[in-house]
Amino acid sequence: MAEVASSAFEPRKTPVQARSTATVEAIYEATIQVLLCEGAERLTTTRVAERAGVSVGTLYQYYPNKQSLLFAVLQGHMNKVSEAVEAACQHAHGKPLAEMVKDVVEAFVDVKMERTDISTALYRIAAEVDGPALVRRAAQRSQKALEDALMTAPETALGQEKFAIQMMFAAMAGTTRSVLEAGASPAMVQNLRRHLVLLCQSYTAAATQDRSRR
Amino acid sequence: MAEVASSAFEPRKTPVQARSTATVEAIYEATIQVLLCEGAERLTTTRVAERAGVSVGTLYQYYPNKQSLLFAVLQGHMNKVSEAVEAACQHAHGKPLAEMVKDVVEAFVDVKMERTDISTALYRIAAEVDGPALVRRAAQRSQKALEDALMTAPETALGQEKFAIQMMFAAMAGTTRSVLEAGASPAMVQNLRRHLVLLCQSYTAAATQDRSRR
Amino acid sequence: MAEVASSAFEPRKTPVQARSTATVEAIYEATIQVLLCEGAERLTTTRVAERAGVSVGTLYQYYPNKQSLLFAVLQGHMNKVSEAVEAACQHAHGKPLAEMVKDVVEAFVDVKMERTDISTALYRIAAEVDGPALVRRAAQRSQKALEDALMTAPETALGQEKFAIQMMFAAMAGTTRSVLEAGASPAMVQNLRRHLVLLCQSYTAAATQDRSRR
Amino acid sequence: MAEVASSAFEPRKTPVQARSTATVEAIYEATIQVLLCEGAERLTTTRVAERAGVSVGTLYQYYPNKQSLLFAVLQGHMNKVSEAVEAACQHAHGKPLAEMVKDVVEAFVDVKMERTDISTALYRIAAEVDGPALVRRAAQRSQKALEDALMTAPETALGQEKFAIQMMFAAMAGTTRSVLEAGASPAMVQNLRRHLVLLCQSYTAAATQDRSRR
DNA sequence: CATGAATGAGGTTTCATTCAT
DNA sequence: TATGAATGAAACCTCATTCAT
Repeated sequence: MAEVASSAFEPRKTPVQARSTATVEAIYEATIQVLLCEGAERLTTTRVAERAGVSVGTLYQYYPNKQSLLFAVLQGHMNKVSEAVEAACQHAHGKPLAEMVKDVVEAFVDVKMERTDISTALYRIAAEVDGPALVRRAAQRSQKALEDALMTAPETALGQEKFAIQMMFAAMAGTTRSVLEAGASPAMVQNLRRHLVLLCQSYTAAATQDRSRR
Repeated sequence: MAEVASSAFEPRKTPVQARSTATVEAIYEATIQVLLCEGAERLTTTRVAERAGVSVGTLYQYYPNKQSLLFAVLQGHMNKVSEAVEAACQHAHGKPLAEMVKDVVEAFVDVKMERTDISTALYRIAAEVDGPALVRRAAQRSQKALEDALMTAPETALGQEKFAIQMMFAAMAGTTRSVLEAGASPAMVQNLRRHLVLLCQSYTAAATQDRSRR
Repeated sequence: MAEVASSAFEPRKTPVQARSTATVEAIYEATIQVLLCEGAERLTTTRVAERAGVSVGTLYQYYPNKQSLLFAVLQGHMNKVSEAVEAACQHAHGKPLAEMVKDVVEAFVDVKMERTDISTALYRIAAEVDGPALVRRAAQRSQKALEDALMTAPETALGQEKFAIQMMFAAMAGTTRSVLEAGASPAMVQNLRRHLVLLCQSYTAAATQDRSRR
Repeated sequence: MAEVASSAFEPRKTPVQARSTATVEAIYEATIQVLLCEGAERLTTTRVAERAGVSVGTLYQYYPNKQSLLFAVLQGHMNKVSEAVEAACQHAHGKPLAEMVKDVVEAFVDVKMERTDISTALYRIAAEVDGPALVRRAAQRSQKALEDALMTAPETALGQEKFAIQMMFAAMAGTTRSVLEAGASPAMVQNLRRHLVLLCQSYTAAATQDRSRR
C-alpha cells in the first residue's frame, strides 16, 4: 500500500551516465544547502536548481516533482541512520543485552548528532512528504537488525517482544528529536547520550523481566 | 523573547459581543474540521472561513494571519494536555515514585489518545507554526508540575534531576507520536499505555539510583 | 459640471447639533493625524474612526464614503490658503504692483509652510480624490482676488491678462511643492520665500511690458 | 541611501533571450495603456499582464512587485525629459542667457506636451511610488546640465546660483503640471510655452542682477 | 443615533510545472 | 538533453461599506 502510494516519488530515471549521476548528486546536495540556508518554506525547486547550477528543467528530468526530491533527501538521511544502527547491531552480536543496547543507542545518537543542522532541518520537510511512512520503513529495518542481534544475546527473552523494541526506538527517536528541536547544545547532546543509554537499558531489562514473569 | 516573537500570533481582538464569541469559537472548530477532512495542505483560510460559515474577512478580524490561527489551535490542544498532566501530578502528591509515574504516564496517554485523529493531525501543522517552541513551553509546564510532585514522593532524589524529567517527557511524547503516526489501533494504544508506564518507571528508578551512586 | 461630479463627495448632513459638529470635527482632525502618523496608504476609514474615538458607522453617518472625507480635508486646507491669499489681496489694494505681488507671495508661502507636514501629506491624498479639480477651484478664487486687487494698482495693465495670473499662481504652487517634497528645511523655506517674490515680481513686470508692447 | 531604498524596485532579471526582451517591453507599454484607458486606481498587475498578453507570473519575473513596475514607467518618462533638456543645454552652449533659457524651456514644454495624456496619467502614479525622490533625481540631472551650459554664457553670474536654477525648474514643472491637470488645450499649451519662456527669462535676469548687487 | 461585527470582491504575489527552442 | 521563459491556479490578506442590535 505504502509502496503504491510512494511509487510516484521515486526518482524518474536510473542514472547510467556519469554526468547524470553528478547532476543528481548536485541537486541532492543543493536541496540540503537550500534547506539549511533559506529554510523549509523558501525551499523551491527553482532555488534548488539554481544552487545546484542547473536549470529547473534539468531538475525535473531527474525528479518528477518536488515531493520526490524531498523524499529522496529524507530517505538518504534515514538510510544513513539505519545503516549505522545495523552496523552497531552486527558488531554487538553475542554481547550481553545491556552492552548491546548501549552500542545501538550510542550509534544512533552519534549519527543523528553528526550534523545537527541537517537532522533538525529534515524534521521540517518530513511533514511535507509522507514522513511517517518513511520513518516506519526505516524503523522496521533497524528493529529487524536489533531483533536479530538480540537472538544472539545471552538473555534471549526479549527477542520476540517486538513491541518493546519498537518502543525503544520510538523513545530514542523522540528524545533525540526533542533535544534537537530544543537547540542541541553539546552539553545537552552529552546528557542525552548518557541518559538515553540508561533509559533503554533499564527499559529492556524491565521488559525482559516483565515478560518472563507473565 | 518568545513573547515578542509570538505577539504577532495573538488573537487580534477580544470579542466583546456575544455574537463574536460564537464566531471565534466556530472558526476554531472549523480549523480542526478542515484539518481532519481535507488535510493540512488543503487547510486554507478561505476554506476554514467557509466551513465556519463566515467570510474570510471575519476570520481575519480575530486572527491576524493564518499562523495565528494554527497557533491558537495547537496551543489549545497543548493546554488540554498540560492540564491533564498537572492534574495527575496534583493527585499523585505524596505517592511513591512508581505510582506517581504510572499516574502521570497514563494521564498523558489518555488525553493524547482521546481523539487520535486530532492529535495526529496536529503534528502536521506543528511544522508550520513554530511547533517546537510551543512544545517546549508546554513541556516546561508539565515538567514543573512533575518536579513539584516528586518533591513530595518518599524517594525525593529525582526531584532535582531536571534532565531526567525532560527525558521522560520526551520519551513519552516520542513514543506516543510514533504510535499515533503508525495508525494507533486500539491494541497498539493499550500496548503503549502499559509499556510506557514500564519504561518510565524503570528509567526513573534507574536514574534515581544512578544519581545517588555518583 | 464639476459641481455635479463632486456632489457625491459633499458631507452628508449639515451638522445642526453641537454634538454632531464636535464629531465631524474630531473625524476631520483624526484624518490628518492618521495621515501624518501612519501615512497615506495606511489611511483607512476604520483607523480614522478609531483615532477619532467613534465607530466606523458613525463616520459613515457624516461622510458618505472615504473620498468625501479626504475631499473635505483637502478642501479645508485649500480654503485656508485661499483665505490667506484673499486677505493679502484686500490688504494690498492700491499698492504698487511689485509690493502687491510681494505681499501675496509671502502670504501664500507663509500659510503653506505653517505646517509643512500637513501640506506635504496632502499632496499624497490629492491623487486619490480629484485633486486637480479642487486645485482649479481654489486657484480661481485666489486669481479673482488678485485680479481685483490689480485693478486698484497704479499700473493696471495686467488686470486683464488672466493667463499671466494663472501662470503666477501655478509657479507659486509648483515651486512650493517642489521645496516641500524635497524636505523643506527652514533655510530652504527662506530661500523660497525670497526667490519666489523675485520670480513673481520680475514676471509680472515683464508680462505687463510684454502686453503693452503688443 | 536612495540606492538602498530603490534597490527593491529594480527589475528582477535582465532578459537574455530575445523573447523576454519583447515581453518586458510589452509589459511596460501595457502599463501605460492600462493607465490611460482604465485609470490609476484600476491599474492592477493582473490587468497589466492581461493587456500585455502574458500571464501575471511572467510580469513578476521581470518586476518584483507592482511598485517596481510603476517605478520603471515613471523613470522611463523622466529619462526622456531629462535627455531632452540635456540636449537643449548642449545645443545652447555659448549662447546668451535669454536665448539659452528660451531653448531649455521650449525643449521642456515640448517633450512634456508631446503626449499630454501620458504626462497627465503619470502624475497619478507618482504618488504611489516615491515620486518626489524620482523627481529630485531627474531634476538634479537637468540642473547640472543647465549649470554647465550657463558657465558658457556671456553672463556667467548665474552659474553658481544653484537655488535659482532649482527654482526655475520647479516653476517649469509646476506651471506645466498646472496646465496639464487643467486639461491642456492646444491654445493653453501655446500660452504656456510663451509665458514660461518669459517667466524664466525675466526671473533669471532678475536673479543675476540681484546676485551681482549683493 | 451609535455601534462594531460581518461582508466579499478584489488585490498582490508565489511557485510547481511545462514545453518551445 | 538542457534550458529558462511562460504559465495560471491558488494562496493570503485588506478594507470600504452595510446593517442588525
